Amino acid sequence: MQNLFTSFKITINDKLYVKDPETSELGKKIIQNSIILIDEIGFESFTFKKLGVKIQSNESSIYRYFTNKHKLLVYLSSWYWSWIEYNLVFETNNISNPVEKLVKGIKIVTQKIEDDQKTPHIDESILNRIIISEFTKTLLTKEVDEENKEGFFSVYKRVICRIIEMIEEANPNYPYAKSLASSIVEGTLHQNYLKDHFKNITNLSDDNSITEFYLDIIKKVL
Amino acid sequence: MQNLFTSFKITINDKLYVKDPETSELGKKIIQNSIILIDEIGFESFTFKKLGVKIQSNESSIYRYFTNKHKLLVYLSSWYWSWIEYNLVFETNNISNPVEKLVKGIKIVTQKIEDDQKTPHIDESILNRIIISEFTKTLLTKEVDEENKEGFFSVYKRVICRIIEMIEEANPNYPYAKSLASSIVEGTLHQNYLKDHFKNITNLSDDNSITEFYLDIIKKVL
DNA sequence: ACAAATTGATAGTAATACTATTATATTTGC
DNA sequence: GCAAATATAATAGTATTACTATCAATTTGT
Repeated sequence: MQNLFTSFKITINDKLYVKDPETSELGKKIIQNSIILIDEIGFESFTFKKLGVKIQSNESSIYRYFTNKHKLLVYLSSWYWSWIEYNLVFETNNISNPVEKLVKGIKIVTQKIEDDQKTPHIDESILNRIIISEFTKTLLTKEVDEENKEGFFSVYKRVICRIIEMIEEANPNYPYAKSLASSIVEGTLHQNYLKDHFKNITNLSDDNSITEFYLDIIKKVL
Repeated sequence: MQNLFTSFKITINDKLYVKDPETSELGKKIIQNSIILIDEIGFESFTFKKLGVKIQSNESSIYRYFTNKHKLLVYLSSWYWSWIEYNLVFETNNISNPVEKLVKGIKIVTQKIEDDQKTPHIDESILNRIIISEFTKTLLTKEVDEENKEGFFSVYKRVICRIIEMIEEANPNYPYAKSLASSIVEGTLHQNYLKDHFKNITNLSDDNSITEFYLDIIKKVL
């Protein structure tokens, strides 16, 4: 599973789009501004018509890239998890000690996200905000099973599988490696949401404490 | 905070409805069948018009009980968490040993839900399914902060606060009681969803293993 | 029995989530 | 440099959703 990088290229399931947005200026504008607009008004209020106004383009042109806003969001999510996966692999690759490697891995998936200058049209810190508020909704639909079969969530699952491998290498006897890994990835999103909207049911406030919470669990549980 | 029971009465924030559905036959039919219909077709496809057809009543009559489907879902969620809270308090009330009490509490919020015969018009096992698939969506909106101020989520928060108290009594020195409690409650919903749709990123399959997963964490972390 | 409250039926509105068609740019291939 | 291909824009149209308003019919409380 160690065959990423050399060239940093994010690849996304081509069933998610009609025309690849990376191949044109309008496509990139759609991606860049959909992130901003979803962050501003929320996914429920977001429409292709409003996006068209924002990018001074036409609703019908956006439909040539994405069949609906759900697939756009799954596209953006895949992009996000692909970027996380890249960081995860890149930063843990040279670590031989399993525990050390796991600690680094947990840090990558739980730490605060800053904009990556290498990706000019995507602001990862805004994208992270919409992932926190909107990603779970892409899974919680009546169409999950079909979409899962089509590979819509494979990047997300791959990120979790890499954490699972790290847990298993750190402690092969722990019986809940899968659930622990998926709990950490999903739980990070949830705790981030709580710290902004439900402060009295989380202890986490500053940027590092989510990482510390999970490192403490890992240390004691494994 | 120990002022529940004697009479098992579920109370729900009156800002969630226009007319209290518990006060009429039509109201109870709305509650009973909305649970069934949301479970069948999912919250996104659910409309008051379709519910009207199902209960052989009129769309406009349903609007006299709830202003929109979001509030109906928040109402159903409050009902669910209120029922969980009742069980939590009832089952842990006579336990004096803090660790034992916490273990019982964790069992209540993580165990499989069966229909409670005491509530004739509500099937808790179906309600639990829609909570697993739909509850998180009630929180993840642009209106959270206002709705939170109005008390829409107070029962949910109260359940978590009771778990927090139990954790604190079991180990007053653990620094993440709040995050641990909210992680367990939300994580239970998430792991339940994974076991039905993403089997390879969870270890949990049978009915008790979610409880075991969390009891193992509690035992080692505290 | 009769007024009040509840429910049902119908109609109507604005917005959403598209599809289809045609026109107008823009790019590219030779 | 120009025709052909492709991409984008503009417009119109449809079915559905999420309501609101009105009025008639039915149920209920005293």
